[in-house]
Amino acid sequence: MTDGTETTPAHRYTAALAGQIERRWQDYWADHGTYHAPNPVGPLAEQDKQLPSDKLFVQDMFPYPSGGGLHVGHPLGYIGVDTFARFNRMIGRNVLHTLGYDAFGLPAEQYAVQTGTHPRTTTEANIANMRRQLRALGLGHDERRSIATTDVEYYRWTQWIFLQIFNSYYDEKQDRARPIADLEKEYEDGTRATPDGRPWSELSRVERREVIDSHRLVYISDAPVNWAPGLGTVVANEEVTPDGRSERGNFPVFRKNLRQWMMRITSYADRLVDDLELLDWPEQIKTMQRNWIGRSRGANVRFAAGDAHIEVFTTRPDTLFGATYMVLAPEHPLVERLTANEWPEGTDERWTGGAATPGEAVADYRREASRKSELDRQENKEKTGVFTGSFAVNPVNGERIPVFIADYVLMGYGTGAIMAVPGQDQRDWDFATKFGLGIIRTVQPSEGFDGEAFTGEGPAINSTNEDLSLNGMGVEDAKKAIIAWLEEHGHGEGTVQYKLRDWLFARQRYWGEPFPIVYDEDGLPIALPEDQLPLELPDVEDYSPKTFDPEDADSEPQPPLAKATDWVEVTLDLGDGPKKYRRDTNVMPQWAGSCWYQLRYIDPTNTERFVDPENEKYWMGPRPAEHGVNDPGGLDLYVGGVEHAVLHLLYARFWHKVLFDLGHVSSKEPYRKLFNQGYIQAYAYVDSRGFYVPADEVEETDGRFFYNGEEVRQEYGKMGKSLKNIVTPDAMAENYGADTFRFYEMSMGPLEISRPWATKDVVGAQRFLQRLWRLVVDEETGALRVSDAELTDDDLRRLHKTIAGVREDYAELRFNTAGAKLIELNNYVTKVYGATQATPRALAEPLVLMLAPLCPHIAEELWHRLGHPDTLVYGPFPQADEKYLVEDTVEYPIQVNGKVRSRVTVAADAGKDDVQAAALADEKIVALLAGGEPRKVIVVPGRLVNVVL
RNA sequence: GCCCCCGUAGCCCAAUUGGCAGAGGCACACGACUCAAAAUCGUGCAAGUGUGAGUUCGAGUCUCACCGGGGGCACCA
Repeated sequence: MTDGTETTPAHRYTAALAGQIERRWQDYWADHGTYHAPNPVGPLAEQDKQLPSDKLFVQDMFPYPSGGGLHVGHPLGYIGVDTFARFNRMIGRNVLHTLGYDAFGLPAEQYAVQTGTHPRTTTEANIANMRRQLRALGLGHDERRSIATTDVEYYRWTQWIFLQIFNSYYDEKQDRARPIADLEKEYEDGTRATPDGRPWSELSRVERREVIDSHRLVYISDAPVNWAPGLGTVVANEEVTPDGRSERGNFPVFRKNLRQWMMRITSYADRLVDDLELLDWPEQIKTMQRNWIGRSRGANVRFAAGDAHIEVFTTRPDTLFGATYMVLAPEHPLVERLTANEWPEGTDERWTGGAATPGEAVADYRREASRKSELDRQENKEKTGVFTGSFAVNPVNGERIPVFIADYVLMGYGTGAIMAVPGQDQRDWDFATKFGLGIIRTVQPSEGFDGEAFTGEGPAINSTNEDLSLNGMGVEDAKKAIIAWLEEHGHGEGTVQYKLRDWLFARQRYWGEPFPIVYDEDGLPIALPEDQLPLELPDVEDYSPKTFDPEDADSEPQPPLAKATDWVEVTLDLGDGPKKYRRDTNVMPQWAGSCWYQLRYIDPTNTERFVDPENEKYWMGPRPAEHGVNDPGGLDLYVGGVEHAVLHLLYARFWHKVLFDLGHVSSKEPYRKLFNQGYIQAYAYVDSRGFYVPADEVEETDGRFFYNGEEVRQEYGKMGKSLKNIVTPDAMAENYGADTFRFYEMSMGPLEISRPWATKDVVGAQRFLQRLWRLVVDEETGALRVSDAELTDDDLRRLHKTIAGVREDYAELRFNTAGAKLIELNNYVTKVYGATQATPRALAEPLVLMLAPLCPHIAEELWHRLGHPDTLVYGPFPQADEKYLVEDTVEYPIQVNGKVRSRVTVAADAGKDDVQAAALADEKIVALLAGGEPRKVIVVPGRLVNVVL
């Protein structure tokens, strides 16, 4: 460790010196507002400054300010974005980069509960600590724009947007959201019929409200939701893991009917899928969103069953002729009506479940199914079910087919009932073979197919009735033909199904945005007028929610706000005189604040609007000239982990689209380009008892690991307190300096790749910066050691090649290779000038400038010492001169049958023939040819020559 | 089970997108400095690209199969 002991030269770039330099420049930047980006209009506009039209809006995913502070994994993305932002600032762009805090939500509250203090106190202390840590990294944030979702002035606008959504409905014809007042007008003037056909004027006040409320984009529904007793709150579908537990806390989740706020995200399902095409996002995330929305096109088909009709959804209506039985989900509402009194004559024993009557069989099966958890149903894929004793009629051919109930059909998807086509569906095949049901192939399997159900493409077979034949048609044509036939005969229609469900938007917790809603004496929800926003959280005695035994499915949520009776019971004048109202006691989910924060970054101090339209247009509006005619707009680069693929990223797109529909923003999408950073992982070590030992005290010998002499086992994964392998940026700054840390972190590999942390490797970055420093500053005296010497031809070529490469690397987020090129140039300069009196200024300056995006403090310091009074944050970034990039001569490797055998050097502008002639004249090649003629000679200009014998 | 991504020196990573496998860093060895060590500086060492086939004049790069690692989906009709 270099710690400035007496043997170290006084002006060496040690950690201590780096620390002084870093603090000085951090102060300078803060004092000068160096990273303040001007807006076109409003409080953050700058009158005297020309606003560059060339802008860049970059953003990191909103961090949650945790009590534990940062470890070295957290700032990976921040440093990457900062480096990119700094490069763009240096080439003249107006760059908006800041970082706010997603400070509401369960973790903040749980932490506050643990420490026994008010969530706001804890949250604010955590934010202050995180700001300190981030400042020490030298991130170029416009701190005026840093917001926290818990700021009252911020959540005022979260509530305002909620009311915008509340006061909107989805117009299916125009395919966009519109103000609810437009809908009311349609009912009033009769353009739109009321649900029961009565004139609008005859409906009571409450009836009208109920009609209107049923159309709102956020509405109260009494439907099954995910109740987590251990958390004391309901959670959204997106927050439930595949094995039926809460993502937060890993508590069991139960389906329970409750009155809850829902957001009508399903109205946007098509646009959320289709507009993915417009986005420059990783394919992986797009796929995850597509899967989650789960759009499938198909048909609803009605089968007569006695005096009832069973409606099924199918994506394969073309296989209708192959339907040999039907299945209802056990919970399907028609099950009771369809359960026969006794088994029909000759019922197969396998179908009865051993029961004497269908009634018993059905009751037994339903009871068993209800007892199975989601996980059991998933794990046990053995098909089970019982016959209801009833038959349905296949509308295409009049065949009577038996109706079963089975738990492989889920009530939650489609209509909760299917037509079973074992010939083309493996699940149906499995069920049919177990229960001895018929199998009819309606698609000709491909040659040599020896599987069971055939789900591939092929011509239809066995599919004719009196006025329809699908035989010979491909799957797509057959689908179209059968849907037309079904629609013509009234048996069904083409339709689209989605897996996506409406977003459950309420939480029974304390630390979140209160709903700006009150209830009148009829229990109807009423929006607070805008001038009563913000509605602030009340102080309560006990802000922790009531939690229950995690397994207690029968418990009921008890929101903490309900206990604040003085706040809940309120008298307000909402236009018709003072009246008593009751406030909503739910709070919004954590995702609410992060649905729109990019918009507030743009205009953080605007008190009139959530964002000024002109500022939004400048920073986020579509720019077809740069991004193509279909550019949806949005910020220019959004960097974060992959874990928010279907939560934050879906919700934020949804809100943004609502705001777009209502004319509040000009961009269709919030995030034009998304980039998923990798993670920094770490080794952890476990001793023979299974306990973790401090990773930084483990020693490696011959590939084995020892702690206090005892052998320990190496594990690889996350950094975590309990794993005793945390490395903090604070420790890195103290031991090496923030610039060294930044450089090392960026040089570890491409930003999108996960890689293991290795503290011992950091010294490489430190040595590089020390060498560079030494080229400019005399380590003994601190004097500048640069000269005005002319650069040699070799110097110029190396320099300009580096400039060209580094520019490209920075622009493409390849910070690891940019760093390597800088080291390469630095090593060259060291070799040539390190031992001389001085380094040519014409080499030192561009080197310093090119380093600045990665290591801003040392670059500023050297730039300053080189005699420049102003910051280099605004450039200039060196420009490569083409004339130094072209070589006079080129050395061609000569391959013989693909193996390099010799080399020739020819003029760079030599023609193919000249190169070939030179290659064939080479003595080693002549020897290899031994007088014979080559079969072929391939000359790749500028690359190589290959002689084929 | 299905789909996607990744396997290059002991380790982290490059490779102009089909053209000489090596840019950079760590580790290691040797040398310089030092009474010595650390730090620093210099020099050097190292894999034929997970395995096997194929396409090609030429494959780390393209195709197929397999092995290993990571991720997503999973009775969604």
